[in-house]
Amino acid sequence: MSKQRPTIADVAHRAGVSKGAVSFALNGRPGLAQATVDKILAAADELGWRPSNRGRSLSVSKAFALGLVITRDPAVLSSDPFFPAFIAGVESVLSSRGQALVLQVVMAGEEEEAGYRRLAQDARVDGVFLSDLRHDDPRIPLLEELGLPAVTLNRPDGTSPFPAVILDDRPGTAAVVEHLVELGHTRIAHVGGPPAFVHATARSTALLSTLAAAGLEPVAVETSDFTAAGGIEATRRLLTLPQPPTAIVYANDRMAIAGLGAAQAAGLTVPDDLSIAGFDDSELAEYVHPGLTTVRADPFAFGEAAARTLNLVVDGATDVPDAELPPAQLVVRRSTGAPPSLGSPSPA
Amino acid sequence: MSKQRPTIADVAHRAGVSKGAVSFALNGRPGLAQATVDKILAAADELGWRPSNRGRSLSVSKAFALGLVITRDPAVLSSDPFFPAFIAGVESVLSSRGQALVLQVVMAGEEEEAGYRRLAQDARVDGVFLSDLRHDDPRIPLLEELGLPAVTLNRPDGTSPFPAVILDDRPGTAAVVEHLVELGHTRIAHVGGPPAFVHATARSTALLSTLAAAGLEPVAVETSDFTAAGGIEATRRLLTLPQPPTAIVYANDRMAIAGLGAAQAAGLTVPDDLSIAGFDDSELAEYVHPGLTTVRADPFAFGEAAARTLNLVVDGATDVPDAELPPAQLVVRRSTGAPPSLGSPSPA
DNA sequence: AGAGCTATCTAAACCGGTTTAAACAGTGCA
DNA sequence: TGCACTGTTTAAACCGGTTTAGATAGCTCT
Repeated sequence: MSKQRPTIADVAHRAGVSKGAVSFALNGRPGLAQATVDKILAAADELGWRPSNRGRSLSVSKAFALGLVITRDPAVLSSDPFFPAFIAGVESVLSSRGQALVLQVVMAGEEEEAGYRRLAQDARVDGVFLSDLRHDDPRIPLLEELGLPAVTLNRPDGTSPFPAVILDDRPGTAAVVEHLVELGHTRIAHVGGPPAFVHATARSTALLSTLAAAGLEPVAVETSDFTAAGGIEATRRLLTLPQPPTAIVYANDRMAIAGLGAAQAAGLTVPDDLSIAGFDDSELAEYVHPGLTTVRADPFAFGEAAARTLNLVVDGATDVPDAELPPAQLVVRRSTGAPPSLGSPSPA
Repeated sequence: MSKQRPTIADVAHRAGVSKGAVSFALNGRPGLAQATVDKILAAADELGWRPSNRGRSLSVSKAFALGLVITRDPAVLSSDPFFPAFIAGVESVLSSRGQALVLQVVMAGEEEEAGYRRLAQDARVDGVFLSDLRHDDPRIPLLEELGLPAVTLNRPDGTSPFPAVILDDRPGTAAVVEHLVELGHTRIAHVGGPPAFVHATARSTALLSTLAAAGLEPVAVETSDFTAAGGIEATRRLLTLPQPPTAIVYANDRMAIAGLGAAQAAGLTVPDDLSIAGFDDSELAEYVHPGLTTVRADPFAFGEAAARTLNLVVDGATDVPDAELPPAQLVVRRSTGAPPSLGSPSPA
């Protein structure tokens, strides 16, 4: 019989007070005698009562949940090493506040918009994380229209009513280029991500401007799609150039590791014949052979900061400031070294 | 003013009927004249009304959401290629039913139990997916006690009140071993996952019994933790054996790719000196050099089947049958080949 | 003693649905 | 004409909280 969850009425009855009093006690509202509060909390404790999320949700019109929509395009993002750690960081903030994370995986295109609409219409979440920003991202006006609070992961290029949580990729990218230049490379190529993404072009332009600052021009800039398959393709194109690069900087580790495989399959030795650098410091980066020089960010901290910032917005704070995280750092491993022309006579 | 969401009362008023009638019409309950139903649905349509999840949740005591708890131990599971695809499969079923997926990432140990308790106490979900089963998994009695419906991903070893969704790893594992034996290998080693996991031991025992059926014994069986770092460690131990193996079968791709790196770092050529096989067919498997021979499952279909099965339980069906998926398949790539003793004289 | 406070607490409305019991209208039948 | 019956619809209770307006009690002050 008493297998049912106790409700606020049970607690009220047991403590000999009204439902309202219990609610006041629970939420620390003033206007109750301390003795009464103690009595109520004791009763709640004895009954093991925890307020029902559903009741609360209905009466205060909040979901006590945040949403993350991951756009799973066959070509993009399918197994990004970023998300698990990011989500763990988000979770570490949510769990202490009794919030939940609602995850939605959708295809790109129309389905994506539908995904956000559903989240908003069903009032499933109080706010969303906007990841993988695109230029003139259509989701920003969409969320504005839907009235759904959000934070953007990094800064969008257009105007945005939402605070941004920023982890600057550019210093790390610049550091990679400087590292290669110091090693003596002058023929550097780049494999970037889809230019529709803000972070893809941010990395690419950081690379180009760092090269320019060193008085260099890239041998070639390939546009790829962040996947291993794309990395292979781009690498093959670069290696068959009349004047192939002595170093390739990839916009993420997956493309870099695939590129490493492609280079080795083509008979090259890394880093003697070709230096390779990635971005992300994914788990495998350290363990492939040779270890991949890359750029390390802290997606867990990113998740924490994003959750905290989004909660400020959700809680109704106005003018929430952007949150800035320490920028990503260069991690030098064995996949980068001096260019072949310095170590041994060039075969031309 | 009219910026607010319409409620069922608005629809009722517009259609000139009672709230109850609208509810009946919406849910296709009998007892309403067809003309009335049409009138109600038209009114709902004009107002763009969608029933509030919160109201429904409260009155029918359902969350319209399913939960997935991922145990994120530093050592295990951190960036498993399985989950993104699995979640996408789950989502494809949930979205059509208007359900949401609540994701929880917790550390192993006590926090894990707390995670499930929270999900149950907060009544955030109607059921959960139980992944990465362990032997005598404590979560099964826990969920039973909590009264939270579940499905297990693969079959637990103890008794379980929950249906299982099964994707048999063993045929694929056996196929790997047979493939190596056919190539002529007799000195085969294994790097398994933590024996606490049901799927880890399932793969290991399948390997051992297939070897035995071929009249062979493993050179060595290393127990590792599914991480790249662990794969490196185990590989180093195997390679420094007095009689090192000519082939290593890993329980997942991450360990295998790391092992590949370790072997190459040790100066070995794969597959000439050492054959390597993984499990999962993760994205990079195809693109590392040499391409990794591995076993491919279909986590998307797994997710679909799991979601469908869990929904049967949640909807109150009794005696839900287990769902069985096509077993994982061997994918042969370049990382496996004839053992060195056959191709060239052994250096002993 | 009565008015005016303040501190404490309660009753009741409300959030937006579902569901049950009862009301109502119309029909067939004795 | 009255009764039973079917088909249709509604009013009201209910889910479990929060919140507002108002009741009550105790106290001070004149």
